[in-house]
Amino acid sequence: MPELAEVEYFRRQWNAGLGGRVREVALHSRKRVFRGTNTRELIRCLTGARLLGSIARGKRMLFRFSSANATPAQSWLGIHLGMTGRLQCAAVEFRPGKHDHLVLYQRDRALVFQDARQFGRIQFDHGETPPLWWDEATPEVSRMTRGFFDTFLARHARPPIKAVLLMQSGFSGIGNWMADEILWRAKVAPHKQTGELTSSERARTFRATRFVARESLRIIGADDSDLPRTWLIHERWSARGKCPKHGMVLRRTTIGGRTTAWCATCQSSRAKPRDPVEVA
DNA sequence: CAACCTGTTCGCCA
DNA sequence: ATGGCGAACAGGTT
Repeated sequence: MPELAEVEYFRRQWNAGLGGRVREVALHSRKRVFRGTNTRELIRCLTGARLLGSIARGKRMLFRFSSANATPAQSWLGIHLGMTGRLQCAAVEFRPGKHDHLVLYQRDRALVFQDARQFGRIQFDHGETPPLWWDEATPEVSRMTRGFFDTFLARHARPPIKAVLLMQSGFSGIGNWMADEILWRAKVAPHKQTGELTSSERARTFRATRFVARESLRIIGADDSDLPRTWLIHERWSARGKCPKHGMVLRRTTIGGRTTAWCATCQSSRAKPRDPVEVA
């Protein structure tokens, strides 16, 4: 699930534990999700600490905890959900299954991180200020400026536009379904070289990027509601998916190493019949 | 049984 | 040196 809006939804799942003290930490320390992380330190610092707050940026989340056990500083838990990660709030009797790699037990609940495929990652740090790995350089995609957008596209003129939309250093939080949704709305062919986009295609892609980010955050981020039936997302999963506009079967290709669904009619790289035509 | 998958990173090659 | 591509990661689902 986890792209921008799903990440925000999962972040909120742990809100029930805000202000609560962690009584016990249970984790699978040798699992890949903890690569590079000192799990012994994580357990020592989080046991007895209160969950004070959290933020999400793109596909990453940062949870802040109070000091505990005579440790002087705050603690920071970074979570990336990868492909199959999820957060949930469970009853205090919760017993971890084989994919529940981290569980924070509070008095009245259990905060659970689950990730079957383990492309996700958990990081930990202890200190007064946010850790170095919590990089805030990339702007929120929902508030991206046209200037940043144009500069980023100009710097990556060679690859297809779909691949550029997937680059987290520019489009933080955009994943495979969002990139397809944006290009379908912008009427831009996903395989078109970024440097070849016309100025109106760039303008439409910029507007569609902010629209898809804001609307999905508003609708999915709040309570995981379904997006309107008019969105491409509902059709792009199956090989029989159809364009929501006129029912044409979507084409499927691999771009930037990812499955890409698009409408050959809406997103033609040639001039569309209704576009102004130059006359000799 | 084989192919596919909402993500990132690394090694190789241009 | 930089940029881009495919493979690898691990396991569930179709």
